[in-house]
Amino acid sequence: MSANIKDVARAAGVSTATVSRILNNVGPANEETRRRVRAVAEQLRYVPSALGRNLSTRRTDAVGLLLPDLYGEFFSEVIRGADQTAQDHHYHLLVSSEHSDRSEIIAALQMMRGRVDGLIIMSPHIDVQALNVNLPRGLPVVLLNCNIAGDGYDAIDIDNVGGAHQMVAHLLMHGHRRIAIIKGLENNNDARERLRGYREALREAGIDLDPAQEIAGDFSEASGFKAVVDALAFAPRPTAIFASNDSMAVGLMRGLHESGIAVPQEMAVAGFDDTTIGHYLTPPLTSVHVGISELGSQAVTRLLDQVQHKANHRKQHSLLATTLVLRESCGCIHKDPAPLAPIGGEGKEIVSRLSESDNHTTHP
Amino acid sequence: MSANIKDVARAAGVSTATVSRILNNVGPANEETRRRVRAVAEQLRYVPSALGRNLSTRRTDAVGLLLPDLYGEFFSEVIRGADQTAQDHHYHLLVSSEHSDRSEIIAALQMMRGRVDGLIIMSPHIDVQALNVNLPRGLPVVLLNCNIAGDGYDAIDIDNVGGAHQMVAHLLMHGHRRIAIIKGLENNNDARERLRGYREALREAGIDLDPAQEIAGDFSEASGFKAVVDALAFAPRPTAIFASNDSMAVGLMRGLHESGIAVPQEMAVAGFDDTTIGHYLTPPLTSVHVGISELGSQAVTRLLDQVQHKANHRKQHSLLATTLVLRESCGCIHKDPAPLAPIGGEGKEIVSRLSESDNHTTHP
DNA sequence: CTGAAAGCGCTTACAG
DNA sequence: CTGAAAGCGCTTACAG
Repeated sequence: MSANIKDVARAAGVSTATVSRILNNVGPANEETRRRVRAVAEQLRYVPSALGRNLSTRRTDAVGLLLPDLYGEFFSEVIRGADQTAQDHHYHLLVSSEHSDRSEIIAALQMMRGRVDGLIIMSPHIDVQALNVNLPRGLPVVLLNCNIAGDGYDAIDIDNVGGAHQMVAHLLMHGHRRIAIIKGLENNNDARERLRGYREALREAGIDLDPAQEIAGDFSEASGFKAVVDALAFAPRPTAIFASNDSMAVGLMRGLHESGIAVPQEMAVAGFDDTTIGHYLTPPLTSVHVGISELGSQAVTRLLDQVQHKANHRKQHSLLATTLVLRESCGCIHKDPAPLAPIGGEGKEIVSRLSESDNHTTHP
Repeated sequence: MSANIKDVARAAGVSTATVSRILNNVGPANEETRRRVRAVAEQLRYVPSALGRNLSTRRTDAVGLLLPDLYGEFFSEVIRGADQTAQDHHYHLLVSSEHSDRSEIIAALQMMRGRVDGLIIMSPHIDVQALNVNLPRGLPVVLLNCNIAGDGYDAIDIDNVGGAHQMVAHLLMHGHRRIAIIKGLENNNDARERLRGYREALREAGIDLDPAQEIAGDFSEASGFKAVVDALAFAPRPTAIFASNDSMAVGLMRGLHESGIAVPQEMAVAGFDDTTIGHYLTPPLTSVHVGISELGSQAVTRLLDQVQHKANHRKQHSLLATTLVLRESCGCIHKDPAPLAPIGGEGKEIVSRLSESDNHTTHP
């Protein structure tokens, strides 16, 4: 097999301590010895093994990323942002996914022991109790979109309430008064928060909430399609529909199309998530953009701060700001500019897709 | 910090060897001792650290995945397939990406030393030479879409030639005789192979190749858009255009739309990759489907075969079969069925999107 | 400037 | 059935 540090030491006529010091550029060393050791290492193609080093230093230079799933662009963007930032700090990324139930998550948590210096956890199925019990003591952790209260952990969440609020406020500002929402499932936290943002915005505008305008959905394209029936059932009809995710907006638009209702002329439509397909729909979909890679990136940054400044790291909950991406489906602009080009503004809620925000608000 | 094996041994009044044997269910053990050790371990919340175990066993139970990039669904699907299969075999996945040049790849290769039991490499920038020199001797490796000849390594590639051939043959069968292609860049291997498949199919049908029908492109949406000019320049016009990836097909369809040319009535369009957007275009895009998660999954399977049967593992190059997904843009069917539902067949090239193929052809 | 030695947390022949 | 001991490949005080 490959050479180890002893082989190098022997061949260079020095101790392994010296080899280690020289190759790690730590401590003093005679210039001649340095040269010799380097030459020998090169010649034997010696590369230090993480096995020994990790055990010896009790560090792995790796961070773990626990995801509930690996389907779709949401998770791939999280991974991308996390990997990017991890690499910038010379850390590796251990990815783990598909933990559908509690016991699988617990198993995953334990597998991480000795493999990573810190852990980013994204899971709707975990509770503080389970974390406290199963997490190796002292392992730095950042919770992503976990909807966990309490301040024992660092946490970053998507500003669902703010995003939905922003979108509905935008529709209100453009004259809409009857705005329906297609909800997600009751037990889905994102869904509940988006509904809350919708209600808040209406209330602030002095508009009475109408239960008939809150249409059931489950974040699936099919449920968006079916929502059309409900949306058109009541008179007077809503003039705008806010689908609380893009998938439902896709189904909704298909349904409206089949019902012969023109978007945005007869019905304004907006989504949430700003997934790639929104851009390719006809008409292109107005949506709430979430900087998902930013979520992964911030998580790693926060995690490494814990790892590196363990003592005086200050734990906090923060929210990832969302931005509005206006396209044709809401009828508030006239033309969708070229892909990814800025959209002209006429108010502070009008933003470009390019301006990836890295702000986050600290929760009290 | 957390308890280690010594703490458990001490508390249970046995040696660490006994603790190890009992917790790993290896070797004999007195039932009473077993119970006691288990109880103590549970009580101390002892979870063995991979640090010690890895060094001791010289295994990491992890496989590395080296990717050139992390943007888009292609890579996320590779990761998903790989992670799924790795997990099925109780292995972990170490992901590494963004290695744009040779030296970064080499650094990445070395970082893997001692961290993984095997490596899946997907990189257009690597050559056999660099691999031979920088890979730890004896480390199992699988090359993915690397376009590397020679049989020193296990390799899996996408059947670009076959996929393009299939698609063009389909268009021919439906009466098209003037079929244009939008090519990718000359230095892109996928692009070259798809062009080859296109030419083969035409030649087999006895149709003379016409350089004017081979339009320049670079796999970008913009280049597909610009290709419209060339496609319409010559008389008689082609009746079908095969964009050698989906992005270009998207630009192409936008361009045709702006030129007032109806798809598929006046021009049949087909793509390659079967990315998600194809489904949402108007009309939906006919394309060549590549089972990308399957690529990741097969790579892990092959890799673990090497890891586990080092001695008599047989290295081979194989191709991942592609399938045709027919939608409205090629004009050969009349209606796009519900998402992901099977499409009725009228020949062996007509396939459903559900029938994810796991066949692969062994290269001689 | 350099080396001998201990240690990181485990596993595994080898004795008994 | 169980334990003492060596060892995996490194790093790091501690002497000198």
